[in-house]
Amino acid sequence: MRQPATIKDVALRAGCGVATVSRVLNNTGSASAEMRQRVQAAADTLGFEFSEVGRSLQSSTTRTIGCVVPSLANPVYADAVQGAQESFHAAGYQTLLVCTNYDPEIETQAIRTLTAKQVDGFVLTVSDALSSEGLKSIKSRGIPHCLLFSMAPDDELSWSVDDRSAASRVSDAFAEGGHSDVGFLALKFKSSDRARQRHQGFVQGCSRNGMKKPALLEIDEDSQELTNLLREFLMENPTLTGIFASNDFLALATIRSARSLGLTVPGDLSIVGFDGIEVGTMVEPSLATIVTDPKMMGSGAASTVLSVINGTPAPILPDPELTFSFRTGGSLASPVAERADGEKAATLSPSNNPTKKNHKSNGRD
Amino acid sequence: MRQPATIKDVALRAGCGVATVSRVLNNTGSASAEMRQRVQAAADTLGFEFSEVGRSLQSSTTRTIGCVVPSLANPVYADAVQGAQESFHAAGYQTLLVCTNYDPEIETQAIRTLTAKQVDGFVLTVSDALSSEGLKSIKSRGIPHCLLFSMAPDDELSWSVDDRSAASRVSDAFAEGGHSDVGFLALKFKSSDRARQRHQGFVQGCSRNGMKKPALLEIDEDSQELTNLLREFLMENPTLTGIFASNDFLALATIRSARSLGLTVPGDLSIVGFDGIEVGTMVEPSLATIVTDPKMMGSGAASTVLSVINGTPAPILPDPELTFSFRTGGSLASPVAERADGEKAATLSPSNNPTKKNHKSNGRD
DNA sequence: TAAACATTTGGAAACGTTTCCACTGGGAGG
DNA sequence: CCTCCCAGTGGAAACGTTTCCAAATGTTTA
Repeated sequence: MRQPATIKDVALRAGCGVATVSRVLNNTGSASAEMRQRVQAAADTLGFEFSEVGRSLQSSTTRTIGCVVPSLANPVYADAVQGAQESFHAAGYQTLLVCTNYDPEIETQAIRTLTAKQVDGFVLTVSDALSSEGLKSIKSRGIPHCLLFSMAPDDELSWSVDDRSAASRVSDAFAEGGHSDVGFLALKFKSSDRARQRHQGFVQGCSRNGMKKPALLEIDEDSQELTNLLREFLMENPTLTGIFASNDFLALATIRSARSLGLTVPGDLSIVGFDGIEVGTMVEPSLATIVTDPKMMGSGAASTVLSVINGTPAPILPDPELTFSFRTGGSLASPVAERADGEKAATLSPSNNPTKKNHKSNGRD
Repeated sequence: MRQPATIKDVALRAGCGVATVSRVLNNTGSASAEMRQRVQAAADTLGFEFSEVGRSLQSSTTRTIGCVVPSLANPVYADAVQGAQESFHAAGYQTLLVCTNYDPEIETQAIRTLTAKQVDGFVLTVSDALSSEGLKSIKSRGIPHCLLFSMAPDDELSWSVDDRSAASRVSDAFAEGGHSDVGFLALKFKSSDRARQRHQGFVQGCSRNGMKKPALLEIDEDSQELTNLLREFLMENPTLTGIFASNDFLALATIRSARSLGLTVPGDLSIVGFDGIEVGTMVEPSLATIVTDPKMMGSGAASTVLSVINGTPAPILPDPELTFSFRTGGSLASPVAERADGEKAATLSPSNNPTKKNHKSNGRD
């Protein structure tokens, strides 16, 4: 059983032509009962399975979909991939996965390779939908595809959270809580247009709510130094009462850093996250955040691709406004009036609280 | 550019035979400078790319690896897959991903499909390495493979955490903390031999440390009822001072449930988890746990498969004892002497603390 | 100068399928 | 009895590569 049996072997053993074997085993075309019987027997004893490679060559279809995401370390993508994979699997498609690590280079190269492998479609989160080389080539070749969590140009299908509206909603929450001076914390923008969208939406929302324009703290790819940076940020913006972090991990890390600076959450500082990962409900205080449904997004994108492939009507994309909801949590409360003794500022003096080495945060956008 | 160009088109345009095109574009065999030039030009203007399908058929190699895991919702697997995918990618292999949802049925079927697709190798986490149909068929066909997080029979390569030793190490930690009566909490065993291994190791360790045999709380696949179950469990085992949860999510959920029962952690109950997910360090109190390195496991398994494929010496599997370490955390402390007024038992009376509806926990093993 | 050899090139087979087509027989309709 | 049709069957082409082999050309060696 070294070399797998081919259709020829079966034909030989059943004493018939390959065409007959193909017809019998695929239940296509006609065959006598006796012939069916013989072919089945031969196939069984040889342990024959069709080679998908041979099939693909002949049918120029691979029943395989390319799935390109930045990383699985972020549960948002992990869940989305899982959702997409399940939908594809249910439709008889396999999923070829590539993680780009937020590297446009890898993204382009991966798409090229997957194209050469003749995937029947793509689900992808690109770093920049407008400039992506890979996306261009997919389009020019007319390969069915759907974006996921990527801002779509008008001519593109996409399942994504309405980051701007969601971020705007966060500003409402701060406003309702009585905050008027809050900040925005994100990892380097260039790596993801998601963070950019959230920032823009947040700035607009704050303006609409008559709040101060939010100060921006942009941190490094894998900054070990969140606590230090946060201290500086708070010293530069001493009147800040809340921070919107561009994802939940960052939010949790911020809470930890704030605490190690001697601040209480939400007493001294309110924190709001983004994504709605489950652990957010398990911590004390629970994390106020935007909750999304990445798995649904993934399977939605998958369905869309499948419908393009099959030429069936595409599932209606979800109303952008319904792609998220706000979850209240203990990490957001009304700001306490600043004490006259300037206790908060004192807490932040550099001599205080020698910085502990922090674990690197793994959330990225 | 509807139909992608084939090698024939290039040959036609360059005015030569297909063999020449193949030689030039693959840089194999000889060709005159002028011919090289012409072929390149033709290929460029046609936007030609080799079809991997044609290649695979001819070379009976696909440069594709099947990767089978239970779920990506569990960050342990997500990280492992990421690690494996990266290693494969670096070696020029693509990764075909399937999530089985812990369903042996799907597992078997997925392996069959991937085999038909002629993957060059497998990395897989099976539900039961001894009985897995899929694994048997992989072995009988002689396809290179490596297990991941699955207990390996002697003849199998596997990268996995030494669950027994790790669980035993947890019992040491409890013992050092002065606990002698602790429990074990896991999701249904049948879904995963990981949980079983941990249980066995924990029982042995407790015995070795002269502790009571740990009571077992086995909960449902997606129990919404953790708080209720925990209450009952604690009432049945009133002298319990600590719980070892078979994964970190479960541990965090347990902390939440304990709190909603009016218990303090670690004051009334110490909790230890398993996996070492990062959020464990962000919560208050931080989670005492076994920390593992899933990404390394994934890339290790990938390297092993690659070496089997290439016939190069396999990387040495890590010393089982080094596959994990214990991380101390605030959730584990010495038990306080039980108060005379039986305050804890009173807290647990059914009338108290109407059960809040819990989110379902998504960790599985 | 003839023979041996190296380089460049193209034809064709092979890889494993599906599918078109043509070839059998046999039964029904005239 | 002759046609016609139909079910059952196998041969062969096609899908896109790589690679073996032979042909053709040019170049050295004796």
